Amino acid sequence: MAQRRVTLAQVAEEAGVSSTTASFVLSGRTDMRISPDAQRRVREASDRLGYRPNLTARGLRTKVTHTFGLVSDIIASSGYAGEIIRGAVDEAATHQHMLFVGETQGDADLERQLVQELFDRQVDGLVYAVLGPRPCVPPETLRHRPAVLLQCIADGFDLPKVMPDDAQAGRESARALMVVGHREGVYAIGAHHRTEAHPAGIPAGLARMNGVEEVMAEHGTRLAGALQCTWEPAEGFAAVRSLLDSGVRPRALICANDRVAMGAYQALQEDGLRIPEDTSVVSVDNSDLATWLRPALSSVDLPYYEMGRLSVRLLAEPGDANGVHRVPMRMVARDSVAAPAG
Amino acid sequence: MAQRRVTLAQVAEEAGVSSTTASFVLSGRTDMRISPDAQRRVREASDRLGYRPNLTARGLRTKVTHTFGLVSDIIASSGYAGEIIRGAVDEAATHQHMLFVGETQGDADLERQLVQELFDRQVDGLVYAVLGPRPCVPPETLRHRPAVLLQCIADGFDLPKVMPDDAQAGRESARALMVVGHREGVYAIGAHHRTEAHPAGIPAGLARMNGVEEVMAEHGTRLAGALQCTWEPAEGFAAVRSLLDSGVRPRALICANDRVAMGAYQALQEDGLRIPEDTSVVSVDNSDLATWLRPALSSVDLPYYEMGRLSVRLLAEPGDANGVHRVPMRMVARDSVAAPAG
DNA sequence: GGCCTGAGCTAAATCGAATTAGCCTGAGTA
DNA sequence: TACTCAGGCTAATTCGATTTAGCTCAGGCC
Repeated sequence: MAQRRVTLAQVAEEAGVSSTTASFVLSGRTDMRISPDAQRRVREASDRLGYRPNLTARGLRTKVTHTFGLVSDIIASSGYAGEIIRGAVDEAATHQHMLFVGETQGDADLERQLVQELFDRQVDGLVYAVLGPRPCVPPETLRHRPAVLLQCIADGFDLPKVMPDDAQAGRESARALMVVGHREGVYAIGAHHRTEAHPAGIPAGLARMNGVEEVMAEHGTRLAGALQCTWEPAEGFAAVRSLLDSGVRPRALICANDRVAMGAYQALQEDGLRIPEDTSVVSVDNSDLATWLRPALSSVDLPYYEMGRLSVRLLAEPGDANGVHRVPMRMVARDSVAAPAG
Repeated sequence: MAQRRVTLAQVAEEAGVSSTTASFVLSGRTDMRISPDAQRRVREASDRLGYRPNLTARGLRTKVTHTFGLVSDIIASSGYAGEIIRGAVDEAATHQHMLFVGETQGDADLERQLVQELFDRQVDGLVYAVLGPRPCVPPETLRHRPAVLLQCIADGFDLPKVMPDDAQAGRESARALMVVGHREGVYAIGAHHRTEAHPAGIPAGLARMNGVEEVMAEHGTRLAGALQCTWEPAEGFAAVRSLLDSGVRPRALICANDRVAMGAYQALQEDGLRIPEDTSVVSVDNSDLATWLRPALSSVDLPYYEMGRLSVRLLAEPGDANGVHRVPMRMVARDSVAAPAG
């Protein structure tokens, strides 16, 4: 199958020098004096034979493998969070690294094992990521190794942490409505995500609602109501449905994400309410869905790609990066917001 | 930072044996006779010291790294195709392998380089994947190495190839309509994807339409029309819009994918047509979108996860696997299909 | 002539495992 | 007694690079 690989020793022989010399020439080290003639011979031999260094051997000797790992619970599987992987892969590539990807589906044992495995493979660093911002307990191994936590709230760990700036997302959502004049009849759909599974709400929900309330207070007003539900289309639909059924005609909806907004659209359109003339809608995610809806949905960008990138950058250029790095979340304005009628 | 790793030699010393003996015990080889007592001592020493083998060193010696690579153009970034990665990662894990993931955004040079890099890292095999089924030219290196092509139509390459069974998808779509009695007014939306960029259509479109026509012919009927457009919501909307504007009231739509179906929903609902009472809709993708739409969309499953899995399985268990492996595409029935009224 | 210096290069060690080729001991056998 | 043999183990090599330590030779200087 695979024809025998050419080794450095063969290149050296072909060039008529020692493998030491060949190594110095090919790794471009200038602190050793090699004659131009020898350099040329080595390079020519290398090209002629099609030499490629065995990175496994190099890694063994240098203890640097030019390799990072990304361990997550359910990133790849979850729609656009795959962008995290793409960001991480891209940034790794710019640093001449390859990326190992592992997923655990939340299984803690598997997780510990995976992290261990990656370090057994001598990765130079490891990103430990979870799908959404939430408290979690990374394997202890990470304490003593180069690692970055992504969306993972873990107080005891003195590592760089990358988080989306959810409070800003809330502020941007509210601000988009405030600037066009909305003050009354503004409802949050999904809100803190206070559900059976999360009676106190989820971190992203809490932070965003803080941001919303802060900006509305600045404008001398407040939410007309906050409907709690999971952040899926059917529940968004049901929440808005109940609002409409109780006789409320909301002037604006701040939806927890694009999926909730999709449900909201369905309910509003079912009752013949026009977006944005009758009801403005803003949301968070800036997923493709936002562009697919009619009218296109104004939505705060959830910077998965950027978070993946930043995480790997913090591995590649460590510096003094411990602590929380918040990645900005900006409103992407489309066609679902208008000034309140009347 | 990282405390010094324990080596096999240290375990051996702690156990009072040679590293050869330790190696035999820990790798569980039985062809060498080691006394039960020595075995116990080695194991205890290993546990006590927390020994973990250096897989880089092992890989150098054995030339087997327990590592696969996945190179693609734009998998991770593209919504649910990320499932390919998850399937590949999962299957790799069941074979005790880790997966390198690389993306090239379609840049051929980068691609060649990436493939080369992966083999420099001594991967045991490589999946070369593209987003949708299409003709493509893998790097030559793949000819002489363990590799699998995923959705990649490349005649000259004598490798295992994994493809979705698009013809079956077409058959399943049509069949879902035929069995409830549709014969007239059935339109394909998106169809072959004959657009400026692809005047002859795209492979998936051609195969699916063949399947559709085959089944309809079996039932003594044919499509009332096939509207060509790219497979995005806005174009699906426009296509159905034009149909409606020309006075046609379609009884059933066979949509190229869930996004097109979403556009179709929008157009139908805009005109007050009820799904499925007035118009049935079927589609392909079985993405989350299908469950989010109201009514939930009957859609043929696009088995990304399974394709990722199978690709890696073909690397892990080579056998005589060259040639095309078609992964089944099955209808997932939901609420968007009903018998034609009247 | 002897000594020093630096340019140019190489031998050998090293990384941490797996593996090959034996070595030693005591029991069994002729 | 001498010789085999098997059980139990180890020394040394190997994988393919990097890196340390040091060698050789020519030229310059006193």
